[in-house]
Amino acid sequence: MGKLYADIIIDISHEALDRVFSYKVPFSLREEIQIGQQVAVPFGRGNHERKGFVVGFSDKTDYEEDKVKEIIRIEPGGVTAESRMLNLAYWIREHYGSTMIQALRTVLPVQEKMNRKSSRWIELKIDPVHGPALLEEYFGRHYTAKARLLAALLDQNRISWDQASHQLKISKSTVDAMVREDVIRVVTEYYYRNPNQEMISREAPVPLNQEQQDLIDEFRQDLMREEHKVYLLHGVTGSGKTEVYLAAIEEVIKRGEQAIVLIPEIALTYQTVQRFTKRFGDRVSILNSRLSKGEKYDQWLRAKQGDVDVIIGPRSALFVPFPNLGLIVIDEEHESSYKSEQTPKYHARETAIQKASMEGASVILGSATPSVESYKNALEGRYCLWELTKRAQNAVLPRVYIEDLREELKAGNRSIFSRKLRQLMEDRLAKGEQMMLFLNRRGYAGFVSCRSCGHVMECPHCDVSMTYHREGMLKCHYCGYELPMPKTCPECGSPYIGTFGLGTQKVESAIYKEFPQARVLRMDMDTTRKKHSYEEILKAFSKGEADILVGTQMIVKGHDYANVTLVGILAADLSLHANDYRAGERTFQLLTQAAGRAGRGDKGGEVVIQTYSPEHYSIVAAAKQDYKEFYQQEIGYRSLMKYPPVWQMLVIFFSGRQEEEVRDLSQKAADILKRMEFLVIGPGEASLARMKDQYRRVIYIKDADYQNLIRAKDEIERWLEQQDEKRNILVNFDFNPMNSY
DNA sequence: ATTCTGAATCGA
DNA sequence: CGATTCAGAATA
Repeated sequence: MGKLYADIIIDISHEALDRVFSYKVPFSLREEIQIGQQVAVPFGRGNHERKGFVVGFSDKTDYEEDKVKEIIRIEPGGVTAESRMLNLAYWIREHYGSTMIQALRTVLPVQEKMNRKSSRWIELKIDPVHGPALLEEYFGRHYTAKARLLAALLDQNRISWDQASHQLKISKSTVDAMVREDVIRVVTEYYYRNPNQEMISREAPVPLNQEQQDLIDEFRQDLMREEHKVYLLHGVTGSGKTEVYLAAIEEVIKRGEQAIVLIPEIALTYQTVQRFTKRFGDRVSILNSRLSKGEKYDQWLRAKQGDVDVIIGPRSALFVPFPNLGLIVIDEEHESSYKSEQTPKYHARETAIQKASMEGASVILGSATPSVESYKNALEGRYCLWELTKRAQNAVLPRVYIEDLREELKAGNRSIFSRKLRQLMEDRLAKGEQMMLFLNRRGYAGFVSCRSCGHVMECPHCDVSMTYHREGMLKCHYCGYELPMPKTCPECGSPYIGTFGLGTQKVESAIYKEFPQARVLRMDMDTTRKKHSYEEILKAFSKGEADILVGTQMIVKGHDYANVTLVGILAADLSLHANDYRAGERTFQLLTQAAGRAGRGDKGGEVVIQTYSPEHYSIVAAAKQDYKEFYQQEIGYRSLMKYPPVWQMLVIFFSGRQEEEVRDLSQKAADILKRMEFLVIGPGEASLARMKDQYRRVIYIKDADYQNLIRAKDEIERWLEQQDEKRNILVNFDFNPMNSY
């Protein structure tokens, strides 16, 4: 690609101008100019000189040759925070497939906040004594707008710009004219929002144990050698990962560098944040979704000016512009919330690693149940593996029972509680101890299983469970394979075959029926719709206002309850048979975490896992809290089926109002990809085949090399440009998806 | 955001 | 008719 023309973003802070403009690159600048640089360009009818960012190059331009202006010069001043962010945006665009504008919006969350931090006022410049005379003159000439403004100014002395334009309907041209006449002047005042930071008493660090200390020593040595690595901190629940983060941040701050700490939004609670503020005081800043846009912008500015050393926040905190970034910590790195759901569908972990390598910073990924991706990278030496094996304090692993639901049915137990769970629940109710019942139902989409033998209907081509459709058909969402719904189980011939469905309400009413004396709190989408009800329910439970907390995966995150001595997982299979390749991993993570909720106090705890597939490796390994065993099995499955991280996968998602058009376009795209010799699966219906009258279809492509998938995406995008249907059909790309389609 | 354009409005 | 005002479009 030559550098005859450059794509320039003029000013990303204003929505209306948030687009790319094409400029000629003068011959003298062709060698020097680079993406991410700031340049001066003539802009607008007055050819006013403005600053812009170079975001791309091309050999030709879509505009008339004589309309295209030339770049004036490259701005000196080296790499600013903004242009470093720009480079990151460029990488995001390349890596995840989006337009440059979309990538920039992700990386530079500025937009309208620019004009919020200042307020403009109009003041009278002439002596008020001459006011009435001038007012008379304006009226005489029927300058009504000018007269309105002058009258208001004589009355109030100064008027805010907003008031003038909205209430008095004064246009900018009127103001300009009066400024030229030296009647008024415009004053811009800057003000700062101070989100009232409470006073925090700092606490001395907890001394590290030997294991933790060894890791920090290693970290310090790497820093001294200026080696910036990615560390995967694998530590069981309660092994003190946060202490390691804190000590590592301390090391980085000593060098005059700053740190970003990413935490899943759901875990971003007062307790979590407090551990950081107690250590680093007001050098810590928190970004969360409850801050207003203006407050977020101020935090952004504080970071840029070097007023804080540590920023804590969800995914988006990654884009805080520290002058001298030294470390990025990602807690619970396996969490799917680190992947953006909007285009660009970037993964915060991968993006953090890229950002760190661009800025010479280290990365610490922490988890009790690392993602298969990260663990593979660690085993193969791309990441440095850190393990914490000792539990802090004297906490012991809970005792885990796996209950086979097939046996329950054989024994004539039709309740949703197994005999073991029922017995333990009675015991806890009698003792006045608390319990949590966990319903694991994310990604659940109507799979079909046998209540007698536990056999699950799976696609013979994809090894994922098939989904029941109303027309009495079973479908595979990866390849579209169809099968009529069997009347009896093909495995054991039992007629007890059907879709599996269990909701939290059903659980709640079952408890009332079987344990009328129990006090129950339920937490799910219905009960937490109100804003703070989530925290209120948890608070009520921790105060002992209920014996049993029933909920979905929300209840397994964070929060320790000393009095909880029993955790029941009612149907571990629900997430195991979700129709995507991460089902096994997600099940292992959820079960491990749920089990970790039991017995965090000194009483010790018990966990009951109810399942139809007690022999499945995800369940067996979770019961033993054995990550390595799980990993070996899982990576074998991924490798065999050519799933990430062994292979790479790209999802192309089509949605549109006309079913025929969607079907047609996706089929043509698949044909093109097949001709390029990609391993193409589909197009098939999305698991939600129609949503809001939009028909949805997906294509999956797999390849050993990520770069090839990017090539595929580019090819499809170029081809789409020439298709007429593209106006009616939305096409989305998602690399190595975290959600099922 | 800023500038420019063209249509609408007002008083003569 | 001219001066002025105002809303909308374009910016490469």
